[in-house]
Amino acid sequence: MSHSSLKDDRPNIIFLVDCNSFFCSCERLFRPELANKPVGVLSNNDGCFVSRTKELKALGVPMGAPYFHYKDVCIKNKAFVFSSNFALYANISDRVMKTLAEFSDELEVYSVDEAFLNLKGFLPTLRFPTIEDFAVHVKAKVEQNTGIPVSIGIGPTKTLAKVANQMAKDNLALKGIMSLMNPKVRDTALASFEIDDIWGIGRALAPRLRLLGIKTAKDFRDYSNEKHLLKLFTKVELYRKWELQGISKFNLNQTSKDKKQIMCSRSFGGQVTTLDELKASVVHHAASATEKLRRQNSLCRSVRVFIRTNRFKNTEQYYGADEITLDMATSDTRKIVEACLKILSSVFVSGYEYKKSGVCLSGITSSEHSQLSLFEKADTQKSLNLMKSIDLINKKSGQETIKFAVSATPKKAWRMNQNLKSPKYVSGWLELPKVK
DNA sequence: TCTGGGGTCCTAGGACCC
DNA sequence: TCTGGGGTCCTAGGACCC
Repeated sequence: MSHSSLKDDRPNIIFLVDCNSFFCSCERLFRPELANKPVGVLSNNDGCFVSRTKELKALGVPMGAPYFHYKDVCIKNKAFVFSSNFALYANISDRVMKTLAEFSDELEVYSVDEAFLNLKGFLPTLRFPTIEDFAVHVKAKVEQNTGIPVSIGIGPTKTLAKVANQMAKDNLALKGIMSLMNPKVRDTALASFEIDDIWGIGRALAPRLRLLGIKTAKDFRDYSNEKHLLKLFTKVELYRKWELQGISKFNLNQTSKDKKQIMCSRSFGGQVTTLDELKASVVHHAASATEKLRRQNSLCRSVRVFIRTNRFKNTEQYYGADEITLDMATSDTRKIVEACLKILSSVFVSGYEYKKSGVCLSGITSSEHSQLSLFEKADTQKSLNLMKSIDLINKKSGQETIKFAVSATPKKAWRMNQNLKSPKYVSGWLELPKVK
């Protein structure tokens, strides 16, 4: 539509489509025998559970729980536990989103496993007499195209769609679809919806709302003293309340914006005590962060590095971090690496057992209008071409085909553990599934 | 033995300016 | 007793999300 468009006054009909136990569902795609079995996917380093099927939840494994606490339970109950395979999940996610895009021009990919769609203007037909019928169709289509089961919440605002989605997941009788478009249905639903479960109300805000006597979503929606709310909270919480009333305050973000901050960090797989090993890990992170920076055609001016000991260990802790502001915004890995190594040397203290390192780029601007400095030259065409070539080779031939010498240490204690990884079904030529 | 890795937005308060 | 009054910009920290 051209920008001379008339204002579209049709009321929003927001779908929140959420993939059920997404990472686990991805693993199940290639292992059909895992259907109806407890499945879990672990965070990097096989640390904690980040995705659980309902069968695994039923065994009492909480979200975010450390794997080693529940290893015995998993073994005893023959649960299938996987290291995370993010390349696979990203690929499947793309397919889900592409399918969803068929149903509306207004789509926001909210996260790897969630999307908002605006179905404003939906008209009942013989085939789809109600919006719920249409949702059934969307759900079936996604499952047919991708094999991923989804739940759909429907509401006049994003916040209400979120509430509906939660209900759809919690109540099996709803078969994965819940609409809060009807005000009467909404009243009943919100009255039994805990304040803590509202999107945007977290651990800290919920108790403070409870102090005001606000226990349910309905209490919040109907709380009349907005001035008081504003005094105690921010405008975001006020908007949240309006959204529960059915007034849209959060629009769908359809264009993915450039990141304002790019962070790469990892916990180490083994024991790391030496500066050399830390250097290797930090250079590695610097290279990946800068590659992401180039991918969005940006430059950065601020570089931050941190290293830390294991915060769960009952030993003396150390956290070292510092930031350098460059004279000149850059996307040249060599300059970023140089800055990182400078910071690392200044914050490194020997005698500690380190558990994690990270690099964070900020002060990010588009490479089109970079500020010139009197003191340092901008990235030359030559350096830009070099970086482009490296990115291309690494893309074609696999990550880290070309890397910086310092990150190629013989000892690799800093590399993470992934002992339970599924094959690269869709992202690596060598591990494509075999048809029997 | 073993506890993830990203992001965003908002506000308060300090520095600094005229 | 009582010490101008705005502004802007930046940062740290806190809150949230997946």
